[in-house]
Amino acid sequence: MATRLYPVPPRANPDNERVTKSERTRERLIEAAATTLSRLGYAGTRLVDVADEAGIQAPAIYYYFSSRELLIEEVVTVGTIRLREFVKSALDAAPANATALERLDIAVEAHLRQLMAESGFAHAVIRNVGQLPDAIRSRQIVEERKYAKIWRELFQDAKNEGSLRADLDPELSQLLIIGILNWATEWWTPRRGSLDTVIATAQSIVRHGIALPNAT
Amino acid sequence: MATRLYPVPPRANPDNERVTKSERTRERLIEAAATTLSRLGYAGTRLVDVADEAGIQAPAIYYYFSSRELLIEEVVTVGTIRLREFVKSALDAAPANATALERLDIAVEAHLRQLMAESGFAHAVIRNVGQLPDAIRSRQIVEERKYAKIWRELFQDAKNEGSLRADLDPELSQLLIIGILNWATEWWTPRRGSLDTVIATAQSIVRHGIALPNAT
DNA sequence: GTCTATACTGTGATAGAC
DNA sequence: GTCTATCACAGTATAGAC
Repeated sequence: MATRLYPVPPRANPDNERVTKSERTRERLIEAAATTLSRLGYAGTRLVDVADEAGIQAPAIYYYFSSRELLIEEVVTVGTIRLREFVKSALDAAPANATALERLDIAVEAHLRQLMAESGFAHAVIRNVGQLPDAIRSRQIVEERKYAKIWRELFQDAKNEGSLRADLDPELSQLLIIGILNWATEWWTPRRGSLDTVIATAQSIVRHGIALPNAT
Repeated sequence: MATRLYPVPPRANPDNERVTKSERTRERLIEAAATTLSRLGYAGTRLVDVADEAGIQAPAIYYYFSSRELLIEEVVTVGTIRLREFVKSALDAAPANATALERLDIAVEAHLRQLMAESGFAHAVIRNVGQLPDAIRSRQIVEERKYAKIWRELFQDAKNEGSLRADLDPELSQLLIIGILNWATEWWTPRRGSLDTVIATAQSIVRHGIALPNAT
């Protein structure tokens, strides 16, 4: 059976108890779909490749998803949700008196970590949003908008605190800055050096890129 | 007939003299392929769509190109060449005593203009390099490497002139910075405001992002 | 739950008329 | 040069055994 969208809350069952074989295969399947999506793109993702990656035969996919489209939709929607939740958790964990720029550092790190290490889902989303068919995109974008709001507010806060340079429009700056992070999906692999270094450099460039020299 | 790779030098015939009907259709065809590539991605680009966009029937494509692969290869290779030539010309036109940071401003503007306004080819390249099949990618990457060298040198020059912040690795900074520009292909359209404003903001973020406060 | 066999559809490519 | 007709194959999806 299939057509059940997002049954398990993102990152549920952290200690792997009471997970049926079916659940595990299903998870392996969307994981495989995410990997394939990242490598071959939306249109290039064939069910045979996904099945291969998951170690099953293609028709077995239909036991879990009633169509290729629904499988891919789950990857991109769950990927977007997990990305947002991850960054939101990181921000929520910040001390109450953290400045906007400090919160921005946190968001930069969380976003990069989720993309590059935590979730193949988020990686797949970033590399494919631009060419999803309307049917899938229209549902994914609902989650994306909620995430975009977090970033918009981060920049607006910086402006309100007077730490954003006066010549910069917060909306436009935010769009340009996120490119630093998202484009990393196109070139970064562990072979290119440690993720920690990439994060530290990105934080430094972002902060100096938009903040007043003496802002904290 | 077909299979003739890059017969006309990029941007040749600026005044449109002595261009045969065949040449014009061929140009319309790769232009159409670039547009389709940007919208639907490498695997999603069907010959029917390209033909539609060019105002002909699909089989007519085979008069100009002996395969879908060769058509797409021409788009991405010529696109990469034109991008490099455009940025190189802009840099060559700079005064001889221009600082590294001034030359960086020029490169940022030229790169963005080529992607967003001058050439649908370059736009298509940026959005598709990541998922090209090896056969195409291996030839395109030859041109890309030559272009990457320009950017690497720009950052190395900044370091040598002492205008790059000391905590930044030039290579890593360059990779992160180019993301600001390339990711714009994912969100910028003329409806989002003037390209001039985007360029000015990008230049400001890049410069402050990597340069010492008092550097010129 | 997962498999093999197979039906169906879409797309790259060729043949040949005009 | 560009078209219509058509072939051949690839890929989604279904049927039904185990």
